Amino acid sequence: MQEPKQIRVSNAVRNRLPRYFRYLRGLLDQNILRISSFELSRLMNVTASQIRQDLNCFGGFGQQGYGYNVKYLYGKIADILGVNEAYTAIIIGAGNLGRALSAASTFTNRGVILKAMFDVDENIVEKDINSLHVYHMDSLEEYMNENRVDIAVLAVPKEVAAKTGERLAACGIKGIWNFTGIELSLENRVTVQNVHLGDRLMTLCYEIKNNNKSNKDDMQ
Amino acid sequence: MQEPKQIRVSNAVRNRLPRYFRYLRGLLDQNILRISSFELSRLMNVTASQIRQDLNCFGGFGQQGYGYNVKYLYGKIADILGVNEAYTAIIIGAGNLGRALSAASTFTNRGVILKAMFDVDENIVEKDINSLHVYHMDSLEEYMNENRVDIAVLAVPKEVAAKTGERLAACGIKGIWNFTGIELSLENRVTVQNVHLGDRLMTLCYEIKNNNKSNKDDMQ
DNA sequence: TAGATTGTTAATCGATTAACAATC
DNA sequence: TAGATTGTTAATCGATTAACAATC
Repeated sequence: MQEPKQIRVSNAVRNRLPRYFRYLRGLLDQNILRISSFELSRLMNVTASQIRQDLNCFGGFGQQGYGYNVKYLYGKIADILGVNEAYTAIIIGAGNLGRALSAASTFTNRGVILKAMFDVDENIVEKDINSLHVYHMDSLEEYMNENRVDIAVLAVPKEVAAKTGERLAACGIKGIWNFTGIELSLENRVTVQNVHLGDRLMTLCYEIKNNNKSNKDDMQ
Repeated sequence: MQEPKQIRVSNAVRNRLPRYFRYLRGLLDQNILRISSFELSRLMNVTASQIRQDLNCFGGFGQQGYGYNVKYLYGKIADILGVNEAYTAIIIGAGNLGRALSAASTFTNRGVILKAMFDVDENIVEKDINSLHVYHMDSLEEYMNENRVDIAVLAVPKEVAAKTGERLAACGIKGIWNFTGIELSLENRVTVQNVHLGDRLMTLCYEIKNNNKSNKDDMQ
């Protein structure tokens, strides 16, 4: 079990890490404590070679003749993905999408601490949704000043996407998880992860049209 | 302007098509009727070479010395993506996520006709949400028998994901847009597009941790 | 015709897979 | 030790970029 070396990690590898994380947790849940790259490859429907190459971007986490210790590997990948950084998040926009994200175990299961929601609707401002307080958007800057907030989930209408992104950047947010469908231009200031749900629907339609009976993951 | 030839279209190309669609519609909205691969490449932040290669998978849609007619190209890409197929969809699970997807212009803007929602909650069954009727899950098979339904959006709790996927497959659904986070095994029967929202959050955390001030699209 | 820009081939780059020596 | 399986290098495959002849 050698230690870090971390050479250039490709986008492809980065995007596969969360999937490893998911599968390893699944194994832990089943009390499987040891797995070979071959067994994992069968499970995940990829090649064993790819698994070994991917993991070795970050260090030698396995042991020759044995395979991988699931708990150890899970811990390593969790670390790499920042699960232990205790990142904090707020949700901007308490509409259906914002609520869906707040309710799900989306954050908790990944070590991200959800702190608050923001909206402009007077009917919900200052109330609680899923035991999460809803603040008025006017108090965003004040809140950000007084609390450490790493991530903002942008679930607001298209029309205010750019403006809101700008405000968040000005407050020094580190990352924006952007569901607005608008491409923000905050480069070099903020890390942005765009989720274009509509694009995935179109890919699905394309596959149906071409009769591809496939099972495609987003990101792939 | 030559016509179809359609050689092997890579996954990468497929996944970029909806982005072209979005940008071309943007140009149309601005009444820009003509664009060169070079101009479009600047706009979309890709290479002109890639644009020409991508489009030429489906035919020669441009004209030497002129560039591309935006309206014509938009129409071609819409066709390729099945926008004119009048695909119909239902949403399974009328929780926050289901409602978010039903409310948004997600479907209408892409030529998909949203027909109904399904749920098990007696409080909303037989009511309307966003002028969409909510049926009880028990009547799924009956509804599918009497109506053409191409796509099902799976927005149900994890626990019933596999079972519901199975029922949909049995009814002959063509495509499933799967938000449950569970990987369905319906291969060779149904086209499945999995959306793992949590995975994208983790990628965002990874980027933050490594201080990559990047602007990443899902799918890329 | 001269200028512009495509369609397409060839060159490069990167990612995946195969193979195997190292080693537990 | 013999067997198993990793870590890692080399070979293959595919996707992106560059270049340019074709042509509007």
